[in-house]
Amino acid sequence: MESTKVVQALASLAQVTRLEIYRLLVSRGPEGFSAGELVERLTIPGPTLSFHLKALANAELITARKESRFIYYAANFSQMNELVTYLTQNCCSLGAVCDPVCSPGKYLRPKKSA
Amino acid sequence: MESTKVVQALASLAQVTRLEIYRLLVSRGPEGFSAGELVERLTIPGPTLSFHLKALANAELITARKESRFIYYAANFSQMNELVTYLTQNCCSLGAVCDPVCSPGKYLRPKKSA
DNA sequence: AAATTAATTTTATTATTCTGGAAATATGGA
DNA sequence: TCCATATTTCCAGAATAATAAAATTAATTT
Repeated sequence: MESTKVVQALASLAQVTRLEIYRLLVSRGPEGFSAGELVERLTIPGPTLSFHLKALANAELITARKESRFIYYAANFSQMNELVTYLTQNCCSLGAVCDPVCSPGKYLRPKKSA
Repeated sequence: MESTKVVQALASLAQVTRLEIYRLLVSRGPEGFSAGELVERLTIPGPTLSFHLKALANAELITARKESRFIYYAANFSQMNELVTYLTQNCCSLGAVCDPVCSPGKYLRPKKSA
C-alpha cells in the first residue's frame, strides 16, 4: 500500500461519525446498509452522511453497490488488512533487539506481577 | 480502547509527516530516536517536529523518555495493537454469514482445529 | 408524464489543523 | 557563572475539513 493512500485511509477513519459508520458496516458484513438505513441508524442529515461515505469510499475502506434506487455500502475488509499490515510492518528493522515487542496480540496478556 | 481515543490515534497517524515519524520509530524499536536525530533524518524544522511528536505522544502511539538533555521517542507497540483490535473486531456481529471475509490473512493457512 | 423516493452535489459558513520563525526553557560543560 | 546545545512553546498566517440547507440527479411507481 502506498503511503499517500495510507494517510487517506487513516484520515477517513479519524473522524467520530465516519468511524461510527465504518464500525457499523464492519458489524454488518458484506451485505451492507443502504444510505437511507445509515441515516436512520445514525440519525444524521443525508448530506452529512453522503460527505462522509464519499471519504470512506475514496479511501477504499468501504464499497458502494447500486441496486435499483438504493446504494448499499459495505466494509472492504481487505483494504483494512492492508492498512494494518502497513502500520505494523518493519518493526525493529533497523537492527535493535526487540523480540516480544513486535508481534501483536501474542504477548499482551496482563501479568499479575509487574 | 475508547472511541474518542481511537479517533485521536487515527488522526495522529493521518498526516504524512507524522506517519513518517511513526514508521521511522517502529523500524527503530524500543531504543528510539532523539528529537534531534529525527530533525536530521526527516529534514524538518524543530518546531514542526515538536508539534507532530506531541500529537503522537498524546495519542500514546509513541513514548518520550528524557535522558540528560535529550528526549528519546519510541513507538508504543501495545497502543498500536489495541488500535488494530478496535478496527477489526465485531466483524459480521450483526448476524451475516461471512467467515472468510473477517480474517483474510488467517484463512490462507488452514487451522489445526476444526 | 407527473409524482415519489433515494441519494448526491453545490454552496456558504464555521471550525480545526499545519507550518515555521522568534522567544523560552532546561541541561551540561568551560 | 556564562555559553552552547537540545528541545519546546508561542504566535499568526495559510490551508484544510465539517456541517447542513437548498438544489440536483436518478430510478420507480402510478
